[in-house]
Amino acid sequence: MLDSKFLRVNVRATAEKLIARGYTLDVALVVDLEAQRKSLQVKTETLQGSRNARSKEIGIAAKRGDDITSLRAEMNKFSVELNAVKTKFEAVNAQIKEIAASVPNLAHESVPIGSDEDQNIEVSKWGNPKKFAFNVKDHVDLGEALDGLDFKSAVKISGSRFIVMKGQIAKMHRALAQYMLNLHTEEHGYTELYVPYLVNAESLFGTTQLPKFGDDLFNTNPATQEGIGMSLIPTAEVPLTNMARDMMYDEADLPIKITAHTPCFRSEAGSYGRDTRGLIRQHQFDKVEMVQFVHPEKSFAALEELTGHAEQVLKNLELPYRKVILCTGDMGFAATKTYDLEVWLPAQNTYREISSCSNVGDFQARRLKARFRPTGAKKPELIHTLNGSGLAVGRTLVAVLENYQLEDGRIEVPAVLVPYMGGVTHIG
RNA sequence: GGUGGAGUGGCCGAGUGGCUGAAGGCGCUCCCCUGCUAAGGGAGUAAUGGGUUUAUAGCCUGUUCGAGAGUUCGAAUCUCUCCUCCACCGCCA
Repeated sequence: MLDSKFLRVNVRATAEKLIARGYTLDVALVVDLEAQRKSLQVKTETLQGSRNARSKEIGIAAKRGDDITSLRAEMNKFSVELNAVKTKFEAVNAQIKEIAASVPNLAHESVPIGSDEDQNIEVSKWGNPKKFAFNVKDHVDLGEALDGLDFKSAVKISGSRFIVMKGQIAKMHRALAQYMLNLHTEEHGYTELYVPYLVNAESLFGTTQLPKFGDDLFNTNPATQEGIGMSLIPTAEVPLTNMARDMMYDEADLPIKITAHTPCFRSEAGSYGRDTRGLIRQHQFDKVEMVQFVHPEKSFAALEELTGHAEQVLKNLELPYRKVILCTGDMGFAATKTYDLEVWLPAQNTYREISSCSNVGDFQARRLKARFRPTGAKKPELIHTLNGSGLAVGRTLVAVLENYQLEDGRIEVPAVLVPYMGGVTHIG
């Protein structure tokens, strides 16, 4: 959520910037609502003020023992007038809030302008895609041949976009998550958290999945008039970032760096036909997520650091990747700046997203009321939040299978994973 | 699931219809004193919205005592619903 005052004062300028984000702000509507809001608010508050003052007088009169029946009758009529104005004011205000909650964050000046992923800019490349002396197989063929990926059983048990893993492949999947978590906690300074996989609507609003992206979620209960039931997390960003909700940190507490390994659940509504083969796009997948709460002046430096932490996983696994800065049109709703890491997939002969690292600025913090008190200072300030995948575990498994495949169909185990695989160096 | 108790400012904790945005304490900030330190004395210290404004300065004003609804001229205080926590009972990985 953008600062409402900022939005109001800079409607036109903001609307222009939002075009780059693919969002059309109805300036005329906002200006009109704003004018209504102002006059209704002043009127309401003036009436409330005089009600308060006169109620006080009644109290004094009553204490004196005066007869207050006529005063009360008069105030009764007054309340009717006040409530009428107040109701109008609240209606206008609700409309404004609804618009404000649907406006995406503004992009940082360093973010390239563009409409879609074709205008993302490659920042760097690491590693060289291996040359294979044989025809490479994709992870589906490899996994099925090794009896490690069982799509048929998953369809039977749940449906499409689910997976059953078996044996050494299931173990490697587990090993990858363990390795990532250990790397971030032991080398990168993150504290490991175990968090709920079901979250309430407040949390989803705080991290901006609600109100706009409810369709992407799996809900435990159908919508009711009282609100919606709990939802399965689409990413650990939700529980992790909501740790900061309603918090008042000391400046010395920052930065706070937390990480968690969780499954993620996404309905993938609207992605019919895309990535239907294999593990790339699943309703349920594991991810190790990194989240940082930082001083507002340090968030862009923190983004570089956090992205580096995700990159380190790929480097240690010796998986070639490239780093891309997302253009304004391809960024997520809440981000000010996002780097995607894309891993090389030989079977697809291309790079595919495996991590997304964003500086959210104060956009979530404003909704979360996540603040800190600058040392020696008076006013609390909003913290900045960042999040990034480090990494998507399922896609990492895909990358390992495809990049480490041998001509005979076996899979070499990346060196750093061997200890996590009980010393096993090859699968198959 | 049952019964009982409780949710107040950065923290602890008073407060059962008006003079309470909220005593007291802790913490924090500034000043004084003590030749460092420890201890002591004084003052200040909630958040947030709006109006005015070059201003997150000042001034005016609204709101907020778990959340929401209600009663009332007036609610931290009364009523209802919900949430959370604590205790005991029941059940259970």
